[in-house]
Amino acid sequence: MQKDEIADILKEIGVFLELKGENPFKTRAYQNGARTLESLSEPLETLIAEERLAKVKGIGSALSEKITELATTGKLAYFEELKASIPKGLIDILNIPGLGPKKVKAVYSKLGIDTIEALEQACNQNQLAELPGFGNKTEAKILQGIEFRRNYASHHHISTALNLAEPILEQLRAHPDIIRCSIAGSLRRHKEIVRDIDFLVSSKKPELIIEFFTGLSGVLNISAKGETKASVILEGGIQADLRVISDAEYPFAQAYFTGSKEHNIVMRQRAIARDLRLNEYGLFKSTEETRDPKLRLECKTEEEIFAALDLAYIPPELREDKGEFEAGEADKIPRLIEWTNLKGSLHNHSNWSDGNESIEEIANYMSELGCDYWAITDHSRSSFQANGLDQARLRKQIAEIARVNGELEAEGNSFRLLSGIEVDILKNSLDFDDELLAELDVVVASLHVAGSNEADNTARLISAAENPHVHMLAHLTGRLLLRREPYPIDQQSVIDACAKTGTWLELNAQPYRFDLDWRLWQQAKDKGVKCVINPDTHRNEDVGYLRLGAGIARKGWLTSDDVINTLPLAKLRKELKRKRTRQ
DNA sequence: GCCGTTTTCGGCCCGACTGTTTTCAGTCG
Repeated sequence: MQKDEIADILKEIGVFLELKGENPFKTRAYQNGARTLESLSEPLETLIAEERLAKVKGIGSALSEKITELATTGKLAYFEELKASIPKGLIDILNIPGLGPKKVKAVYSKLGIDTIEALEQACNQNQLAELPGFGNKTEAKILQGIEFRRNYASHHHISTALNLAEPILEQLRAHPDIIRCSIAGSLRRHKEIVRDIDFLVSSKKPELIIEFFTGLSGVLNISAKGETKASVILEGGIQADLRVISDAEYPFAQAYFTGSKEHNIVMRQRAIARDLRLNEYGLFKSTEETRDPKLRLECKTEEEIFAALDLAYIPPELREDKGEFEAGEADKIPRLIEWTNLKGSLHNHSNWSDGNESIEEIANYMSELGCDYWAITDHSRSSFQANGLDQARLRKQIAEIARVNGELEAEGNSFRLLSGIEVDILKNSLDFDDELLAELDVVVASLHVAGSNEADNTARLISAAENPHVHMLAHLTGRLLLRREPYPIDQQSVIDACAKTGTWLELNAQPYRFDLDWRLWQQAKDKGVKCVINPDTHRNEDVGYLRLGAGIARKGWLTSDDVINTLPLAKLRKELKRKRTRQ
């Protein structure tokens, strides 16, 4: 078994032990052990073979034995027994916001509740409020959490959907009987949350394609299978639909199935205004419902359909009926940012806080990938849970970054690391004083612990923006898509404050954040606020989030000029100095 | 469970916030 899988099991053991009410330090020892394992600088096999595993700081004799058992046999008796002793439903319950191990343990041991359903019933009957430490508000909060989960049970992050859809699209592309194929629906429009995956194919042999699609290896279940249409359930319970049409119909079907519904309504209205009729089969010279090919206008691509309706091409991301028609008529659709325009990232973590790799490993990886620069912005001291850096460690880190940059320079490599911090916005101040912040290349400020008072939260963010050393505010609302609501924040006021102070706003590219929301970017842009697309990496492969973040930026109508980290290093450095020197 | 030692047990353990308390426990980042 590989070390990352082993680390996941250690973390799971930690969770189980918490539920059992074990000594919290023991629980933490498993979490620490998992983290240590993930960021080992030597191969695990070597450490095991040379019997040096127990000498690694954070791994003692007990963890060493368990890790060795997992690495060599792929199993761990202790883990299996532990897992069997805990009802599966308790883990689900633990995922409800506001319920931690202590409370879960209390409802289980005192009321025998081990499923979400039983929990909901107990809340509705006010049984929970009877327990010590519980009250009416706790019950209401739990019910709200259950409702939230239920509403989003069939919703998925775009990253999940793309990871499933792209390999399938590749296989469709390679099929000899497929002429054209594409993803459609909300996934093509790059919505942050999707309900299903839509595929569209043109072919002369639809029945063969339907067979091929329903027989793909990732298909768990076939829910519908007709002559030109099939629906299947993929891993993770996500539904995928396939439509097969003729190649002449393809562009019309592509436009129709990409949506959005609101966008399509306006498109059809535009057709009617021109004595035409638009549906998924074509654009027809008729005002009657028809599929007659003789009446169909010849359009080989979506571009030609838009042109027939006197519109410039509208990229899928903009098809939300949020201004694209006015822009399309005036030929003012902006040239949207491409993810390949991005030159680096300004918000990332290393193993000095809660990241996975060393500073040197990050530099090598990002440099080889072709980035120009990469900022190391670990957590500050108040983010204790994330091993945040205090003043002394931060100064050491600045020196380490300078050392690595020195080596890069000696090698003639133009890639550079930037020193930085993700500084916590505390209640009445930032986690570090200005003197220290001034020593860093990049300062990212984040609200990690927000209150329930909108005015207070907003004031904290605005005061961070007013600090001349703070370059940008990160993940503004703290939302976790499908998991947690945003903190109450007056985003308009914060955007205004950023505009006034020259502070940038992050578009956090983690697929469960995408924060600031794409719906607000046009407004931020109009006020002159610049965007920074940051993957907030905790491990090197998270760099892939840049592409997803750029997709969300496109949805927010942003161009390369609106995004700071499209700048090459020299220009970026100038911009980083700008706020600190302005009046 | 790990660490470190005046070497086998005691310390590890931030800080804000909420909701339940009437002085604090649980949760979260």
